[in-house]
Amino acid sequence: MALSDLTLSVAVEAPQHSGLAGALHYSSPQDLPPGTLLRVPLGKRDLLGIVWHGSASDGTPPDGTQLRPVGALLDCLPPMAPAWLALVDFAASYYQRGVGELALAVLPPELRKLDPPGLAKRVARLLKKLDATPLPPTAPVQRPQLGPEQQAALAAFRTAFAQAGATPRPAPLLLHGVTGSGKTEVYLHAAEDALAAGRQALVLVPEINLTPQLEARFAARFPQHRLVSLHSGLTPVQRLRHWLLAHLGRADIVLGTRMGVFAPLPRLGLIVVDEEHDPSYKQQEGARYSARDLAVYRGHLERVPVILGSATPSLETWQHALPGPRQRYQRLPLAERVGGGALPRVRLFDMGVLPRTNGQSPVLAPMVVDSLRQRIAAGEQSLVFLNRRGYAPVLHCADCGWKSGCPHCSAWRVFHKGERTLRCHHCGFTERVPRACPDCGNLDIAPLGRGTEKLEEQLAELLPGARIARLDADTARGKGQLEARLAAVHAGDVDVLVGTQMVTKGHDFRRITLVVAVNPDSALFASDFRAPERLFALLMQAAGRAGRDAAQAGASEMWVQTWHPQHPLYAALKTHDFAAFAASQLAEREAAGLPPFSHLALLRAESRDVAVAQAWLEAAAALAAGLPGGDGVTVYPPVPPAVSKVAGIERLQMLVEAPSRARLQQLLVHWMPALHGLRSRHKGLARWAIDVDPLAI
DNA sequence: AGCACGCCGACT
DNA sequence: GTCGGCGTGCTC
Repeated sequence: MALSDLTLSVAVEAPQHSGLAGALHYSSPQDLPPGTLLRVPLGKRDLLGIVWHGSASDGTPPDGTQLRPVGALLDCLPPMAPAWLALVDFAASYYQRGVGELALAVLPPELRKLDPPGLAKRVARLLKKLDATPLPPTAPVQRPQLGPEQQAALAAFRTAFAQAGATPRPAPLLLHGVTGSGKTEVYLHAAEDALAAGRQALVLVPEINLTPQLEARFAARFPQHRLVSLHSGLTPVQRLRHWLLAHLGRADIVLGTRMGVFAPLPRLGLIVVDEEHDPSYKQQEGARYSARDLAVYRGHLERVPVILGSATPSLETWQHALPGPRQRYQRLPLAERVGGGALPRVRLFDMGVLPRTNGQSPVLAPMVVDSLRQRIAAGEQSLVFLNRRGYAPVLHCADCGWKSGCPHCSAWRVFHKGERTLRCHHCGFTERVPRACPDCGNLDIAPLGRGTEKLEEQLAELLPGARIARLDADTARGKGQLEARLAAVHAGDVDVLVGTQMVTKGHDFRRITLVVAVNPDSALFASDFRAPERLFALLMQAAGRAGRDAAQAGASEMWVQTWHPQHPLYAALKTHDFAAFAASQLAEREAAGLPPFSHLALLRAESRDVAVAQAWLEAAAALAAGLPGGDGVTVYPPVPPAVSKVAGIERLQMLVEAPSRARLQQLLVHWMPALHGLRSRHKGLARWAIDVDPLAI
């Protein structure tokens, strides 16, 4: 290294357990601004890197050894903005992952493969194509009149938008609106303001399924602005293209799933997180970040308004929006449905009153079947919802007690009647369904319980002549299948739509007047403390599918079949009273010291041998006890998750509970490096990982 | 994670 | 005698 050369820290994709946690150090003849994209050597490989803290190096460069020089610069692109670097830096430290690992994971994979000439060619071609296809001339766009609540919400956004960039920074806005109350219209108006001010709008949605319809709505409203989407359903080349358009400031609207929160946006002016409560916002592998929480952080960083929208906000968000000295979010209620539509009447059916035949209760209560018949006769549509796909969750031999367990997992293999298979939903292991019991040869093996496939079959028997369609992960698998089925519903070619929670999300079914929840009880008594919150959200969302057309709304209803009709969750559901439900849940959480009144992390360990995972977690717990921040933090004993073995690997997890985020972070910052060192002394440990703010425990 | 180097079995 | 099994170890 020449004397005049500078030391740069560069984020590269170096896996965490390699011990190369922070940014790496390289020499460079010239100073390069942070965010510069370049190629750097690592071992024998040539990798994409990002100049991190510039010449003021963070971390400790290895001493004694000569630093290797940086490689070629990808200088046809502007460097990543300081705010983007700060967001990634924060996320990496908060979720305990290496900056390089996270930074490179949130860039389009295609970018990692390109050398400077290759990238320059792509960019030039993209810009040429862009100039060759100008946006259509501005046409007058119809904008619906906003209702009074929507206007109030928009006014609050405008105040926040006007304050953006100033101090104090605008508080995040919680748009609390029932389904059909016109949240999207508020997003559109807010985006219109941002775009008119020359800014970019970032809109996040929970699932890819929901992007096409929202994309269509934004595209129709803003024909004079370029819109791109960012989600994992894109081809690698599309994803690179969309990312480049965002980064180059050539796209004005970016619509994405959770990965979208990391979209580089030089003129960011607004962030919308639609259905902010949705668990899909939490990444479940690698860096387990919450895109919702990072969106709030990004809004704070870039001094830009954030709108969180939901009919059933997460309790974390809700608590921040409660009036009082600790209120951090502004709550904007939308209680009225657009066009005066009413929420469906919720009716509970006590399944306990039904007689059983052969020990089994009927699928649907006679009263519910009557309701379905009436709706069909009236030419209206119904939605029957059961959160379990397949024909039956397990096959059972009544003679010897055999059950269709998965040989690789601690789970049952699900009977899929249509494809004649037993399939494990955890590891994918699939076999043809046996003709006879594999243990005793008994020919009479029977399905136990039911999934959507069986429900569809039983509905066909109960409702002869009815046009029934099923929508779940199995029927939506083929390309275009989901779209085709939804189109059939919209066209009125379906009388009864059967499905898993997939049918409850977002789809604007105008002609559905009856929703039936077949058996939602199991979540009431699940060990996961968030199960009631999720169930309430799911049922509210399902209820919201009905009565969107004001003409029929008055008569729309939702049946909930339950063995626990007196449960308080259902009482709150009957009155559509989210506030009451949230208050009771928050009281329970506070009494139990659970989030949002405490902060959690989950340390997971995986091994072929449970004893190895157990020993490692116990050693980890012992280590935590002696660390700064360790006092006042509770480390619970290791326990297996609901499905303890997957694909032959045993899993254990250990809950860490801290009174505050700061205390948790203080422990983690010391604990993580120690855990890396601990690994070598435990042979046979397959994997370990920390999940900060876990959703399910 | 890649991709080395490194020390023991069946092949042109 | 080599080609190659994947066991440990390193990468600014």
